[in-house]
Amino acid sequence: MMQSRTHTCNELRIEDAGEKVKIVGWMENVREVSASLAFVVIRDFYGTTQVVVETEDMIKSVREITRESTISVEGTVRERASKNPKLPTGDIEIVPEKIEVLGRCRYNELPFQINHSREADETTRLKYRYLDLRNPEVKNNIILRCNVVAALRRSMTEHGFLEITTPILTASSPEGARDYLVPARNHPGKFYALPQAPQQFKQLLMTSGFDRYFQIAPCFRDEDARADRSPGEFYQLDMEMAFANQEDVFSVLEDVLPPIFAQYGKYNIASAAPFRRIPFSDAMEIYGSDKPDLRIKLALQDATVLLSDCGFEPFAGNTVKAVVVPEFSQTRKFIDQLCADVEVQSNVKTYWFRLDENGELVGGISKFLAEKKDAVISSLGLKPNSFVGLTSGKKLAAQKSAGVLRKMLGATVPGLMDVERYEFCWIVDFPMYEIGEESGELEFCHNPFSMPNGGLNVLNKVEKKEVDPLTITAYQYDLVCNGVELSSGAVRNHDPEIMIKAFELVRMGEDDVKAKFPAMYNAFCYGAPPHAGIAPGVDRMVMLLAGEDSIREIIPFPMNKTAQDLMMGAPSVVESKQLRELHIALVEKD
RNA sequence: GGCCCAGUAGUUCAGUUGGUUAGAACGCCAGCCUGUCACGCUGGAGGUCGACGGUUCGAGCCCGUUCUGGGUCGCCA
Repeated sequence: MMQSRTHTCNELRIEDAGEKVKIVGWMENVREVSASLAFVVIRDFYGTTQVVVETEDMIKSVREITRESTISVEGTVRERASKNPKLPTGDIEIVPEKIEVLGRCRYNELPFQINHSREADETTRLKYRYLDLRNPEVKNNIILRCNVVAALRRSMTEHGFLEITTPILTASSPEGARDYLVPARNHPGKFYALPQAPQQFKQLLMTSGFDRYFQIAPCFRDEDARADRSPGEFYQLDMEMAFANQEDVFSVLEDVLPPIFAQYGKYNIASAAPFRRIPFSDAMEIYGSDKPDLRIKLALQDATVLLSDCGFEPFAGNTVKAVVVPEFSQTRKFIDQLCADVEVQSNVKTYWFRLDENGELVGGISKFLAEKKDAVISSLGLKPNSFVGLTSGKKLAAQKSAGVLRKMLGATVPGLMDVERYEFCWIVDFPMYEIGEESGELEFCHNPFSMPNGGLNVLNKVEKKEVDPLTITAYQYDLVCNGVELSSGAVRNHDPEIMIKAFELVRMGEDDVKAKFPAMYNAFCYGAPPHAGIAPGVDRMVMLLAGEDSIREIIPFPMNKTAQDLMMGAPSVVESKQLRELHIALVEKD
């Protein structure tokens, strides 16, 4: 008896002519050329191979087989009379002695054509994801993901990191995103939570003496989805280093990531280490974003002094930011659409004017600038045919909306962006505190466990009113690539005293720290190493490498926007017996 | 929760100012075709125009409500 197969569908070459072989796979297509000549294309994970059928009887039996059934073909390899140079197996075909159906496809019509599944409605694709994944284009993204994850593991291990798994059932954490809760059968009224990140566990590992930790960690957050953010669950390359500072963390990722981007990326140009470090305040001032796309060759200019008193009402008393595009040749219709799109995304109105080819200020708000013409031209560095987009408002709103304008110009005006490359940067020196929009009081800006720049000393000075808390920065950093926030990290606050002081500034104290993060607080009281870490998002990284715009393209079994698995039917109702065991009673929604 | 876009054949889409029996491509079925490879040719089947209500002599098209999906803002320490 023969093996289940002797070759894959991407293995046979001209040298194999004459061999007796057996191949297996899905019957992708049948091309009937005449009553006594037909070609069958068989596809497996590795590729496709052509089978030539030359007898009327066998053609009849092939006709009975529905497409996408799995079949086995035993026969002899033969050189093709007409070769196909586009296929690796295009020089040969198999002359079958026996074709056997292994798994019959019960349907003549599929929900979509396999090789065109990417064009199908996404709901249908997700419901029939197992068919969607038969499409090599779809499957290749999953293979890419496997390769990237394997490369990350290899590289992290080579850098001396240990992969340690941390619990999936753990305690709810009081801050951050909404938790996924799991009822505890043995503890009525109590719940586990799925981890939003292994944050506390990895810091505890540092306290335990593990010097370098990493994990391809599943993280769970019950928040709404975006194109680049899957609902529910996602993976991070979570890492932490003991006795390490910000630069130590940077140098590891600057070592690990570029070779992986070079090898697996769609674009083969990636910024070399060291990546640019851009302080948060500069990023907001120059790019209007804390995740700037450095491929766009535009920078914001501050036009507050120049324009706030020009007589144009919306500018009065506000910050004004300008984006100048030289050699601008787009139409008025384009400009109107651009301004409308920016307003939709940022909720801030966008204004504009141009310097025409004769050196006159024209269009948009130009009539308000007539008196200042020379100052406007020299201050903004305008040349004939320059376009100037403007936003105004409170400083942050003006910056952010100008950032949206910059991004949109880069994406839509030809020549402003070198798309086919990976541009990394570190955003550093995030503010430690901010004034909360709702509370109007001082709050943590990001992670309360980041080490403030200046340590205990600077926090004490806030108490003595010598330092404005809003000017304190944290050792907190983001890794950004092509406008995508790949990861967030920090040098952690490992000193209980500084921790309590940091919390006191936001009207909390020792009791709050102990109550909210008991394990970490207690552990740090037994001698903790200074430590730092980061957690790049695996899904987003693969998305960038694959050049995909939707995160669902690089996840094997993605959920839809509303966190449903349409294939498995999750979430689903459960039996009342299960609920009783878990001490759960359902209530009517009011 | 707010805003924007979409929903017409199995799939992707077109459908003019509201006017005869709602079209095309691919797929499916039948027939023809001796070297196809996105095979080709001929014919055929296939529709609750997301749902409900309204305007009108007449609605795929206009109005209202609603459902579903996607994008986005909020949210994501």
